[in-house]
Amino acid sequence: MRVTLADIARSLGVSESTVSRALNDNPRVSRQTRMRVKAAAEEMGYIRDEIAKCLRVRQTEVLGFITGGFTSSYPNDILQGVETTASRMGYSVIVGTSRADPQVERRLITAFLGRKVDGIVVSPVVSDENVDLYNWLLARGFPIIFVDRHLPEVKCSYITTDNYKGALLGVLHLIDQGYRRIVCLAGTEAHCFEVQERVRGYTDALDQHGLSYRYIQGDQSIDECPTHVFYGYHYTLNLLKSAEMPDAIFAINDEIALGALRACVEAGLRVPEDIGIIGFDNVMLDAYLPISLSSIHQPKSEMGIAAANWVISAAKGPHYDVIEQLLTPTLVVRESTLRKGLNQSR
Amino acid sequence: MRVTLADIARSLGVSESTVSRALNDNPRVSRQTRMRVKAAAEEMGYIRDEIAKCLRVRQTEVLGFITGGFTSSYPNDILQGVETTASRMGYSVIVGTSRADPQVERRLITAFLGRKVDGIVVSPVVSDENVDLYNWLLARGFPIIFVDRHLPEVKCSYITTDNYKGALLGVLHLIDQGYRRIVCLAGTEAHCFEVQERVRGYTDALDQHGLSYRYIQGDQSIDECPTHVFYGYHYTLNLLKSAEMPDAIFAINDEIALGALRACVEAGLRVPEDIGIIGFDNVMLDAYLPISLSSIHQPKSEMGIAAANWVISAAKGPHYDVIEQLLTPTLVVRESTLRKGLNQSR
DNA sequence: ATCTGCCATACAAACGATTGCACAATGTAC
DNA sequence: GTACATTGTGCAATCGTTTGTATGGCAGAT
Repeated sequence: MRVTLADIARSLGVSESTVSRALNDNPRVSRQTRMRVKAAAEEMGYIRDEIAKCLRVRQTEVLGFITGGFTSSYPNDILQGVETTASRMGYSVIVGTSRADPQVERRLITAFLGRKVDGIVVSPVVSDENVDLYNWLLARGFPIIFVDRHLPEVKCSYITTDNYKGALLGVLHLIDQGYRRIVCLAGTEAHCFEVQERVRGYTDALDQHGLSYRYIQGDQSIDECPTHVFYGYHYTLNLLKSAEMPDAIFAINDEIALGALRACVEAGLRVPEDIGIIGFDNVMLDAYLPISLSSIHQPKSEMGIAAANWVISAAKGPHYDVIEQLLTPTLVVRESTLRKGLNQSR
Repeated sequence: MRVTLADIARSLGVSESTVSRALNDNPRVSRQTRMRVKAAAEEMGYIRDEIAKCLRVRQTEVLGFITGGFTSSYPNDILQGVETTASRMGYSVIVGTSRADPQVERRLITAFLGRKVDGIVVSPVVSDENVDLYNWLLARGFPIIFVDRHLPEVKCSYITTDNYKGALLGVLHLIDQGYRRIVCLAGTEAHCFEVQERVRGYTDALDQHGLSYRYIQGDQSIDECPTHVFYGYHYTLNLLKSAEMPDAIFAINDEIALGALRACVEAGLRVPEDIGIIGFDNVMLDAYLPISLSSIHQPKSEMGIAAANWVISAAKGPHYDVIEQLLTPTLVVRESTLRKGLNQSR
């Protein structure tokens, strides 16, 4: 059915090993037969069976990528970075979504191990349930790297943004714009280390100016809470009904910010005059919203690129170094927070 | 290093074949030894080597998924559908992005074939360059299915939305809302069959009411044109400067619609009073924009689910039927087109 | 006691590539 | 003419499973 080495060997009257060597440019076979073999392979439509190869050489040249889901833009930007670099290096990417469930995450990892991926890039579920699994992998020297967030209990390589700095930058900007009653809208993953870093940046910024905190984190009361954006919308509506009206919102990510923005508009507030809103991530759409959204830029595809590069070189070398890389966030000021002139906003 | 069948066999004093059969619940091995084997496997941390298995049984239980890129929300929703059903059926998904380049698409497909995927779900590049490749695959009975769009020259299974009907619905709605000078903003892929279907829906709707067309399609003049959203923004700005102002925009997808919306707002137009805008796809964010965006809903994840199901059953069975499935779009009316009361908008 | 059937298990051959080693052919130096 | 490199090629083992066929033991029927 499919063309194999044996087919080529037979049609040329040479041995399989010669064909194999020829196709791999092994200098032990003469330039002449190398040419002949390659021509025949091309003509017969030979495609190497990577499965068989892998069984022998124990390298699949496949990477695993695990994230919570593909419905929001942020993880996809990371995936894009992973896929393009992997592809450039001759690797393929096999994906899985954990849906924030540690059990699913564990299943995916073992499935990937069974498929013998050379390494895994994972945005881990925030839970201590798989800590032992991760440590087990690390103990065996299996290449694995966290992106976007990490688990402090696991001494694993990771690449994230400097979330503290980003939050500080954003909230100082709000203060600079004259906002004083600044609420922090954390999502449902408030126990995540990276979220806490952002909250720390938020509180530090307020402390520097003697302002008081107001921190709203998700509970599970909204049963059908399907998305971050709905979450931001819902909580902001409640917030605006409360006694002490905020004059600015620092949202833990852009989806929440979008929901918040929508809620404010619906409530008849003017943005940024009555209320300022800033998000986190700087997803592509922010710039094109009818009221463009200020945000903290995270280098998302760079994150994916760096992670893929690390995993691939870790998979190739006999040993690897654990890295803990913090990418630098930048403030992107747009309409949703700019109520003074741009010149003052620095 | 890694636990294999042989390790388990040795530790239990039975043969590899018995272990293999026991783990696969083969009734030819006694219930008792089956238990013993499973317990030992569990305890030793055995993970089956799917690579080796595949070499023998010629089924990887891996699906390939190819799309243009992961940067816009629409393909990711499809991927989400593919991944979840694949995962539920015990399959994994290996992904690739063609970046709208037929060469890259071809490379990805051959890479996937080399990895011996059981089938491929692809949103094809609009080009006749790979038609022969697709036909070659089909002639061999390889399971492959197009999603979102298809190539009329290739008699391959596909699942798309009824784009004609969707466009008709949307434009009739605009007319119903009193808009008369309706422009169609097609993207850069105007030669795509599915886009043409939408354009046909647009012209038919106008014909029904004796209105005249105005159809703007992308050229390559914007060198750095990076995204659909920028494209929509840019072309709408030009449009608004032109002699005959439109009073409504039918955008070929939601990203273009968002860019158009932004441009209108910047130009100081009121939406929907001065100008109406409707998109296509109904991505999640539409509902939460500061001016929420009317759109034609496409069942995106259903598309992925159906495609994955088809491919998997095609891969399992000895033969398969070619299907041509059109999902039903629905009109979702929101603020961006609603200038009469909702009751009249049906 | 022998034959038959059945059950549980073992043996061995695949699957398609890679690769260490052996070997044949050729050329070169003495 | 013999010994010895050198070069190109082939043989065969190997990776970890699955699976068709064979085998050994045991029970029941004759």
